[in-house]
Amino acid sequence: MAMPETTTEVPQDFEALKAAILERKAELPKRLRQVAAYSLDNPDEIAFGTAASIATSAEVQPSTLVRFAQHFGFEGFSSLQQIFRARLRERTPGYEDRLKALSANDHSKLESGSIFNGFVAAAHRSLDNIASSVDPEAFERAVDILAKADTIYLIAKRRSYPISSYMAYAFGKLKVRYQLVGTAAGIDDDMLAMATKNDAAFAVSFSPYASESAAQARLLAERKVPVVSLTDSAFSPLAESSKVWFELVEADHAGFRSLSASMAFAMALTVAIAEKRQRLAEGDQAERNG
Amino acid sequence: MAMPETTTEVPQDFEALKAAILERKAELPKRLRQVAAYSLDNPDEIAFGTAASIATSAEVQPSTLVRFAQHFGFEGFSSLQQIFRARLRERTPGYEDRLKALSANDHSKLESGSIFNGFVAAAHRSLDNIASSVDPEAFERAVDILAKADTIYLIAKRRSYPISSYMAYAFGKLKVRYQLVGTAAGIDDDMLAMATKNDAAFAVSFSPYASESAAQARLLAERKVPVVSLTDSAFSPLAESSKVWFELVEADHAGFRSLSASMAFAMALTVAIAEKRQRLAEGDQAERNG
DNA sequence: AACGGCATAGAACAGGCATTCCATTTTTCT
DNA sequence: AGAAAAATGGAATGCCTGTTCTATGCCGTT
Repeated sequence: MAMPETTTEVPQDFEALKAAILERKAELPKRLRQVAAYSLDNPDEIAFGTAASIATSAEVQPSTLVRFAQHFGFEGFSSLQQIFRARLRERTPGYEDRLKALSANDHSKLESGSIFNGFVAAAHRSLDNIASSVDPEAFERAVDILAKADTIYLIAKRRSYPISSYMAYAFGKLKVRYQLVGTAAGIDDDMLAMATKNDAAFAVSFSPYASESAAQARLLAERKVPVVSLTDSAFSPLAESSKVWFELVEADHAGFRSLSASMAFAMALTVAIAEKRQRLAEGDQAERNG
Repeated sequence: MAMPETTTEVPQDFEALKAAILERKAELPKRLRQVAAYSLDNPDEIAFGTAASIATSAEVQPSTLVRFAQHFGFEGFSSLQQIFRARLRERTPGYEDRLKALSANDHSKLESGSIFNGFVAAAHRSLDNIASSVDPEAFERAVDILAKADTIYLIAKRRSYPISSYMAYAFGKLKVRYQLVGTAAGIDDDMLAMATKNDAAFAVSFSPYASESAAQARLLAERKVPVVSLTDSAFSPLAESSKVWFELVEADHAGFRSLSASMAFAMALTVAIAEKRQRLAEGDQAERNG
């Protein structure tokens, strides 16, 4: 007999399938592993797509999908797809059900759970807060200033530094020229000395304010470099040096503030700038051609 | 022309379709009303079934389904089906709408406003997602491992770097000994060479994975240094080197992901670790005194 | 009671689907 | 280094799909 007496059971639900895939992923050949990764990362695509469309999206041949399904004991791709569909069927979507799901994972029963819940809740509150406190016109102006800048100087220290370092990463990907200010103390001022009024700066500082950041912002403002800033109080020393500034108070949990809302804000600003830049560039090009 | 000048708009989402069906239900002919009732009672069937299977189930002819779809302005049954599928695709229908409803500040009027709204909504979704996908027991174990560590090594590159830099800031304030790995390339490995099994590491890596991070995590795992990791796929190379790992998929807006949920997670972990350390330290002290 | 118009059923059709098969490449073992 | 085995890509295939079309049934109107 070629067949082993007891074959591994064919997974009957998504969880079992996921477990099976993770267990066997190491021993899978290249393309099948590719499908394995895709299927766990894009389960919805598998549920709704056709074999052809999924194959294209996962950069595989349709036949590979069939083989993949058969490797896990299914008759063909279609029967594997049923698992992915059932997953969506069972999950009752909607707001109320999501809350139930949240309490099903009741973190608060365990010691650290309430901390986790607390920070998630605080982040939600922070997001609600910026949605209503950020003035859309101010946002538009900020985007405008920064999109027109030659080089964007990112000023942030300590608690704000993760925000600017993320923006730096994103700007790099988006091909927007920037300078990250806030690393080695000595170099910073030399860097800023090169800024002209064709550049712009984005400064972030939360209480307790790093005096350096405020000083650097003031320095730039004096030299007519437009400054946009993000801070947590109207009394922030940054405000007076800034053409546009945003007040963003992160909700706290037990006195600790995360940066969830600031991150969302930073990302929105970054992408909005990049998008506007592209539009400006296209306009220039059209002008030159016309 | 027989066509009326302004036809009723074709419903673009499930809510609109539902409203349209309910509104016109009374004036529909018998079989079409039958389909209307069936479609609202068994939306999942419509989403996944074929025209033939649905027709059988609803005791109608397939052609009736097509006519039904056309009555509501769709080109055919297939395009109507898309609405039912989209309903299941969007995990959280509602945040966008909630934000629109919150339109004391109507961001969507201005160009960049929709970008802003989009990122806030995506952040909300991400937070819902971690709340239900992070296993509280795993979280507890992670806290345990990291709280007992002598020094916590923070491994993160590129897009993940802001997370670890924030944790570094917080650990500094909380007097938790740490080493931030991921700055100058040469030094990193020397740093890691000093790690012992009394230490622990927290690694963060999102797709596309920085191969360095995975290699460093593996190195540590081989030397019995316990590793906790945060990643966005079960296929992350980090997973296999880790004692505990978390899968956290940030929702995206227009293809860009922010770090809002990761930040909330990181902060929760950081504070939970610090808190547990304090308790452990108090226990030690009590032991010595008693 | 007979007509006219619309809704319906069911067959026919073309296109797209999942699947299979085989030639080729890649990997593994000798 | 060579041979055997496994994995892969890509075209061929037959089935099943959504849609269209036409004959029939139904109902309200005159």
